[in-house]
Amino acid sequence: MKEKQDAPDNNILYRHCMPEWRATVDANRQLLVVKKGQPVFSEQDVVKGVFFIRWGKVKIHQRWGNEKELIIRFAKNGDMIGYRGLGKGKVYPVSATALEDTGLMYLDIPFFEATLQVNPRLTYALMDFYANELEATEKRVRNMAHMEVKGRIAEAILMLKDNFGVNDEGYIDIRLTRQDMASFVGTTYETISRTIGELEAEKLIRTSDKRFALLKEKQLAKLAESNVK
Amino acid sequence: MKEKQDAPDNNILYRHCMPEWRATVDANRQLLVVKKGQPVFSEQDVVKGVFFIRWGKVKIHQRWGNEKELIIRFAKNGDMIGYRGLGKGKVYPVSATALEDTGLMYLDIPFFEATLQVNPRLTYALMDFYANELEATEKRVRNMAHMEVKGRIAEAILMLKDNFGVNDEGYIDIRLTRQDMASFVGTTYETISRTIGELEAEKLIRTSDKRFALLKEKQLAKLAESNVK
DNA sequence: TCAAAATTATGATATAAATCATACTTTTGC
DNA sequence: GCAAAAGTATGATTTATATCATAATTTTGA
Repeated sequence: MKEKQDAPDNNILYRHCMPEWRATVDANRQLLVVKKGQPVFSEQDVVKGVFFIRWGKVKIHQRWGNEKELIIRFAKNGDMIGYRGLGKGKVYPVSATALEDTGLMYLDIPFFEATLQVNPRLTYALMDFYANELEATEKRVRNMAHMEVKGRIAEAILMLKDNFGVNDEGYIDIRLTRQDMASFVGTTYETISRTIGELEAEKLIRTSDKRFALLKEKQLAKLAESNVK
Repeated sequence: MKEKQDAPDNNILYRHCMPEWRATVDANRQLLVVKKGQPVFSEQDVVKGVFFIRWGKVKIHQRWGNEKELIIRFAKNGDMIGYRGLGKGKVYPVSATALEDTGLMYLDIPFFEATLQVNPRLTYALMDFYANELEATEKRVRNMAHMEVKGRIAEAILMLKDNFGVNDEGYIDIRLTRQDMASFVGTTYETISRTIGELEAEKLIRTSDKRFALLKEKQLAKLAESNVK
């Protein structure tokens, strides 16, 4: 039921899979569940396979020294994680941690790369995916360089909405601590706390239970556009 | 002669091209020269083709408002610029400007995508290229978030060295104004001026004629690693 | 279920870097 | 070759945000 809603097998691999190959994938995949707060993989782990999220949510992040962390991106059902091109790097440069209980499917690298070999359409789709991710990440660099924290927070909230959608009460469908928000925006949790407070006082957003709801999306978007250093 | 040194046709396309297709590429390509300071293409231009640099150097950059600029990356002979996945976006999200007189070859999008269709190995190589670029750009986001300006400058200089190499006198083979350096690092030209001055006073680098030379590469690398906000 | 741990809000203070300002130097284009 | 434009160095001032500190609230797990 849950799985039905989440369309657990609607990922880039199955979407570009020839029907006759699908059974082979099914025979080679492993399913697993990772509990909230537990790692899917960690920085410096040897890369042995690739994961597709079936349900749940994961953060992809990187530590710096002991305290500083940066969240690279969030991933949800349908997303692929842990693949970064040919075997070049043998260890993950990032960690993946479940934000809630998460179901995944796993394919080992040899099988996945064999699949790429026999399926140019999949390779093409992956190329397009990475090209688009690259563009989004370049935009993030630009935002980091030229936007103030408040604008970056506004942008982050809008991005979360696009990415995760909203539930019946209007709340964006992901729960995030202030610290996770800070690690995503590139600031401290104190600054997040204060600035979220401001945005609430200005009636642009509402928050509850670690969730955000947009009250004035247009104004928030305007803030994100005009908030230049 | 110049062209010989620069290996103008050593790009990802030719490297993954079947011999029998190469002549077709040659027949479809256009060669052009862009003068220093002139645009190869500009933000919002309609995307009609893709460029490969044969010799010279180009910056890929993005304006913000009127004054702020961010340099996304630098490109040199062999690099492909202007392609960002399938036709999705019909306009360039970035500009490309020649940093010195630059020779390019141009292929129109229909021909280039036809080439991708008949050549899965090229698609595969492109996918790998974007995946690696993505990883490098994610590192830049992290640096922006967690490193101070001085460390980011150190990192930028080391990156330039890897990318462009050094000449006989030990200078990195690219000339950059303080403003371009600032736009790349994500700071102001005044801060670049001051900080470069510091690095010189500390005898970590030398500069001349808009070029940098490394004096103590290890110390500079250590600075880049430890310089956390 | 309750104590410990994690998270959040909010104030006070410190600081890196932006901004403003000026003089000097180098490059460009006619 | 020279005047105008672009680029550079350096000082003074301001400001956004990090850091430090404390108390209140929520979550977790034994």
